[in-house]
Amino acid sequence: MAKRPPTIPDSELDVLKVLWDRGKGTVREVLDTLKDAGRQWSYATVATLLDRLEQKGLVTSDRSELAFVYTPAIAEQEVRRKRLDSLVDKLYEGEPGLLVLHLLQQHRLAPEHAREVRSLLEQLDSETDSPARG
Amino acid sequence: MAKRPPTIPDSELDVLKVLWDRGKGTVREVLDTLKDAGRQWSYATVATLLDRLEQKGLVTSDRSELAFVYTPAIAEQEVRRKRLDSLVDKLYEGEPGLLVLHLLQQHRLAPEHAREVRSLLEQLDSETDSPARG
DNA sequence: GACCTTCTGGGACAAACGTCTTAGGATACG
DNA sequence: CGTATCCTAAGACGTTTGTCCCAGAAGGTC
Repeated sequence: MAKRPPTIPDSELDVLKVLWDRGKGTVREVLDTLKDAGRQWSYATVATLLDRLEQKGLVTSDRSELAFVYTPAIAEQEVRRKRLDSLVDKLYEGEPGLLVLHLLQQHRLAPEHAREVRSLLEQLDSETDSPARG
Repeated sequence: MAKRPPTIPDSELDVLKVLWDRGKGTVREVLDTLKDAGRQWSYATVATLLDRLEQKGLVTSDRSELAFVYTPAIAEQEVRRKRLDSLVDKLYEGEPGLLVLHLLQQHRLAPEHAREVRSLLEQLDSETDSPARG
């Protein structure tokens, strides 16, 4: 009975990303953007993907114009969060730390990211150190 | 022409994880393990999944016994790496740092992981700072 | 040798994905 | 009005995923 949350296959995600970037867009606009990015899809393919996304409630469409204008109904953060959590669950025993370690061992961070990460950790660390919280 | 790398759907991954844990196993053993973990699959389902994994070259089977014994042919690390890289590519603009930041803002690490992460960062940091190597 | 039990092999089948075709409505323009 | 253009609706179609059934081989038991 529990209808499971809508999945977002790769191709739909590509379309959604364009909408996140642009804020909104018609089939044609999305298609052109994707074409610039190297994706060789037909118009109909993009239309289908947008339609499927709408059926899943992940985008909405404004139908007052000639061409429907689609707008994301889910935030990129949200999708990121879900994917990330699911990855942690599925492959890192639910331990975010394992994932981070794995990543750091594998990839060198951009310096400014490294800095931010360090300062974030210090911050969290000090919170944890001082037991002054319930 | 380029045959793309085999995908690992969720259900196959569940089976593979059992093999990683146990080192190897028969259909029945995997089934029982999954049953203990709450997965209610039929014997045939597990057999099919193992079969598909074998076709993809992700597990091998020893057929000298009555029941085939399956062994992973791909390491967990490898799968982790691929999934992680793909997530970074798809949702974090190819910037591992963004993913890490996102994760840290969202989840509190287990203390020992936090410690490890910090020391790893320091290490990387010093390497970057002192160009005295090569 | 007849009978279980346990396997494998070979489908089966619906749902989801990836991609495109075609038909037909609305708009634009001479 | 006639025609070219752009759009949506509908659905086609092959592949992958998720899940299972069944027939028949191999081995154990009395």
